[in-house]
Amino acid sequence: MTKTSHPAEGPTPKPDARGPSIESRIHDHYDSLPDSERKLADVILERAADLSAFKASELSALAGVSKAAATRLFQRLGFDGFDEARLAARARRDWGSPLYMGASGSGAALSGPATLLEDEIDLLRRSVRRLSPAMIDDVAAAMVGARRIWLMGYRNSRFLADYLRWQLIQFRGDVTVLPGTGETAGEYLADLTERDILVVVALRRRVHGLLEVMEAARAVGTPIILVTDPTARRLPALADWTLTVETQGHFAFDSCGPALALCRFLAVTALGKAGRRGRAHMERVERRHETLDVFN
Amino acid sequence: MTKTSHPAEGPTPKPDARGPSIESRIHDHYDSLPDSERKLADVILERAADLSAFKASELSALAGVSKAAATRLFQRLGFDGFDEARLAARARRDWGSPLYMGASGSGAALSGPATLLEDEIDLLRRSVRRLSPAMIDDVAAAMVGARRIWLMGYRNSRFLADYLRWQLIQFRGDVTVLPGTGETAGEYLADLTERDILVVVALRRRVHGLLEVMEAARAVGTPIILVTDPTARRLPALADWTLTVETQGHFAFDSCGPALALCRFLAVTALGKAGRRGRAHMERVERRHETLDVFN
DNA sequence: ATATGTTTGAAACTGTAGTTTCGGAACGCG
DNA sequence: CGCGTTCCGAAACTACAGTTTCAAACATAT
Repeated sequence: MTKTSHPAEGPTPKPDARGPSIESRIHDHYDSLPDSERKLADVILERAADLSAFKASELSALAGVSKAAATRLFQRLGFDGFDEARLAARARRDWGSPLYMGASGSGAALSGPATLLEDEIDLLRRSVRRLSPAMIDDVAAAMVGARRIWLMGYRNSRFLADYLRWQLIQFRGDVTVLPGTGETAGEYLADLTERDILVVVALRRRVHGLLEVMEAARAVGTPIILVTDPTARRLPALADWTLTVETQGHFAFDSCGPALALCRFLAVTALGKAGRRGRAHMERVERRHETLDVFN
Repeated sequence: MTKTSHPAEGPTPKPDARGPSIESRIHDHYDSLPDSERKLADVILERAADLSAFKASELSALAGVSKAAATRLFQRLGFDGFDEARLAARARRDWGSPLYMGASGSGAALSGPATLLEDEIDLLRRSVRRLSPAMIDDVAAAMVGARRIWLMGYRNSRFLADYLRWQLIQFRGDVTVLPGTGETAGEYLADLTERDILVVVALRRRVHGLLEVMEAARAVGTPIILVTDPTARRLPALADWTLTVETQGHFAFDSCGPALALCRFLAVTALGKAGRRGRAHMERVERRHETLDVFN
């Protein structure tokens, strides 16, 4: 056999590993970058997150600058040349395989997805299977049509209620999360009417008291939307619509990802239904923000 | 002088997209592959799942065969040449990164949740590509070791700070989100020390004032962890660690999903590092919950 | 044995990716 | 206005990636 001595086994073919990531290097130099190199940096940050899949000439073409600019940029960032940067990018991109599961006790690790990424994706997929577009449509319509929207959620679910409110107030008013800090839900109950709508977010580890509020709302005829997970038992009976998402993955903490995605989808759909009026509201907010110069 | 302003518009920059994936092509031909090409195929399947990050010569070196074999393989698989295969691999991986989201509202909402699902998954994938496991490890360790954890975030980012706090207090104390309602961050700055750690969540639509707080923290030597999106410009220079996630999908509202997943991942990793002490804390909390009978 | 057909890597070949050089353009400043 | 400085891209240059050629090595048949 010929096989002289093969190249396959370099002693340590993975040369580098450490050193700041490309992104942080860019950020470090960003202010002092000349125009053409900054254009390149923007392209890398925004469009070509995975440097290793590109050639330098592609990047410069995308940025509309010369190849020379690319060479200069990578040298300025502390690389020997483009190829070294490419290698570094590749070495760095692997939160893939070896992640052990959460520490909570033991098991879990047996059958589940190997990475947190897969776990999240899996939960999303399974959640979508539980949802029907038609129901989402109805719910969004109800939210657009309501005189006032009340949101409720404890613990974990509180963030989701806040998030949903944040999205909704982009294009309509009268959206309230209850209870505010230091208040109890009871204080609001008197305000509910049948032209309002109540959105209850109740993910795992539900708290006592939800039932009572929902019963009270039902008594005055306020439609109820319930966002919960498959472990809910008695709550759905009280709701007019129930949207169920998965939360339990194979890692230590539950995931709110699917619930968050659902909220986003509700908001997007509702925005569509809000039509001209909603967009007008949105533009008004936008304009005010600009004049106040709130952002950087 | 030729065109100074010509940039990104190639006539058809997106070459192809479809056609069987590289893997399935390999499997189709696998049995009929000659030795050297099979070695290459194995390398691709096992070690270089992401073809677009490699050069043909690297592959042949890894497989211990000649470059000629590589050329032959890719032609046999139905590609015009290696470069076409590389492009195909890349196109397949980020179908749809740079696309603009539908005009604020209507358009995109039509298609069912399946597309929003794809959007979320795509954002997750792209975000993961920006993160390095090593840095997450470091950050988690820093959070476990800190005397006290301060969290900060405005607007959208506020929910994330709250969520992260919620996860962290499962296994350790002294985790504070600032500013509380009605307070300004300034009131807390005096308490920062170099044994603390500051986590700043600053997704799109950042608010003025972050810079000042970060500068103040930096002045007293408090390490800073920054969670942000690719559009951040000046902030990363002030942070000790910067974790970047994608937020802009094809729909009207930004997605916090990837940021949330990152928070969960940080929490899971930190929990692992907290070891026995962290678990003890967790059990203590658990026991108290049981005795109080808070849940249903 | 000779004939026919594969498979293979070395080496020649070619194109193009990445670097370097260089002159010009743009800005700053006395 | 001159004189530096910095930034830029065209073009020359170099190196190497990917292709092609070719003859040796091996297989199988006749």
